[in-house]
Amino acid sequence: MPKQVDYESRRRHIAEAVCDLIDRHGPEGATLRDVAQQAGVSMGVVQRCFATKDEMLAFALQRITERITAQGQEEIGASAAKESAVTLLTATLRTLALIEPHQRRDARILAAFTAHATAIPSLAEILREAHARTRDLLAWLIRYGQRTGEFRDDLDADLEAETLLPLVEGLTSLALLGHRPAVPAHDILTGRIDGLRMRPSRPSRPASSTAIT
Amino acid sequence: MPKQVDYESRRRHIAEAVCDLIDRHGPEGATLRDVAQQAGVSMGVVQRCFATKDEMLAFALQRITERITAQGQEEIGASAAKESAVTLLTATLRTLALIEPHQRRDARILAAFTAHATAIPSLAEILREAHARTRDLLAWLIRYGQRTGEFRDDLDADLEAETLLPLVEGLTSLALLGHRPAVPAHDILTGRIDGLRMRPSRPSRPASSTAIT
DNA sequence: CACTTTTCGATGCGGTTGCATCATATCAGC
DNA sequence: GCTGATATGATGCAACCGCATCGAAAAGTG
Repeated sequence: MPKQVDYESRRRHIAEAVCDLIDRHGPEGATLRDVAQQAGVSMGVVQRCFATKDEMLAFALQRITERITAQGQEEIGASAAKESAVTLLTATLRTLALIEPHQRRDARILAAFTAHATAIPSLAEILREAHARTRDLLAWLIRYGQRTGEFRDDLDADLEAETLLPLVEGLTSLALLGHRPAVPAHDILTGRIDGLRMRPSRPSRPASSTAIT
Repeated sequence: MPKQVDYESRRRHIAEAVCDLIDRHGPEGATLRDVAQQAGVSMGVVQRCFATKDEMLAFALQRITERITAQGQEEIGASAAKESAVTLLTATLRTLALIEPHQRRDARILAAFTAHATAIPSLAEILREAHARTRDLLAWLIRYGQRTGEFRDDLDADLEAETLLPLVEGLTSLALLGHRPAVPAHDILTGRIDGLRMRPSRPSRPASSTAIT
């Protein structure tokens, strides 16, 4: 028997190189040659791990979407019982919106894949699943807040989650483009969350924002 | 003096071909050769009209963003005095969200440009301007509704507009990917608009949606 | 140690890309 | 009707693309 190789870990390693290149050189940066070089392997290895380039891209996309959803889940699992639903939802939305500087990489990669997915159905399917997961996560959080009495129980959690999803998605792409919002993204999110709360104090300006970071 | 050519109209004609190709064959479809063929001209003409490919793309993007903002403005200008602010805002948001089948073209083109813009600053600037225009338009509509007494006057119009912008942006990209929402996009928009109204009836389910279309 | 099976990395191939070049066609002014 | 500036479109070019091929290297087994 010949050399034994852990293909799965190698695929992950290559996928990481794919993401690096898309991040640094845009959607077109992920050529087979450059990916191989970035991963520190030969082109032949890349071709052995993935039958085609599209398969490679699909694998990388699957990984990054799972990682992002996992980050959202982490936010909850780590502190579900201790924190309030409001704090939890705020933190989760901030994480998912990919607006922090250290999340620019993920944001750029997702934008590239989104555009590509308009032409490659398999990529679109992966993104649809990711969005459905995110929406279900948000709906769960809202229902959780309704159980704890923090959120109004006359709300349709599905409708609210389905509203937060595109909001988060839009915040990502706007932040990525360097959009200069008239109001900080954090205030946008807290403003929306305030609308869900049991006793809406409805400040015309959220006063809490000045105390953050 | 030699032949006289209306360069501006020719640039517009070529830009239209660029959009057609991006729409039909994805972000990579806009090669110089294919653009020339689609426009029914030779490659030399395209090269004379635009010094570089990026300049061609920038021109096309400028055109399409201006067209979309104009569509939003039209919605208002045509019926500003007659319609209520609620109706006006609803129609404008639907137009801007690019969720109708006949708007898939614009949505696809914008998605492609958004991804490209992460690597090409000049494109990002054009998109930033477009988003700023859209936000200002929404803010104006909200203030208009406040003047007519339809919207709560304790709202921060800028905050609300800055919230609607990413919402609309996210709806576009979700619709483009074929996301199957648990709740129709129209209900999401009307749900948000209801939150702006003076007398929030707050139905857990918007009853109005069944009567539409 | 020799053998077999898998991996490796380099090279080749057809095709395409954006851009440069250049002979030819086309028209306004004399 | 000539002239010369401009527009045109075909062709060339170097680089790059994804993918296929193949000899050489490697490693577990008899």
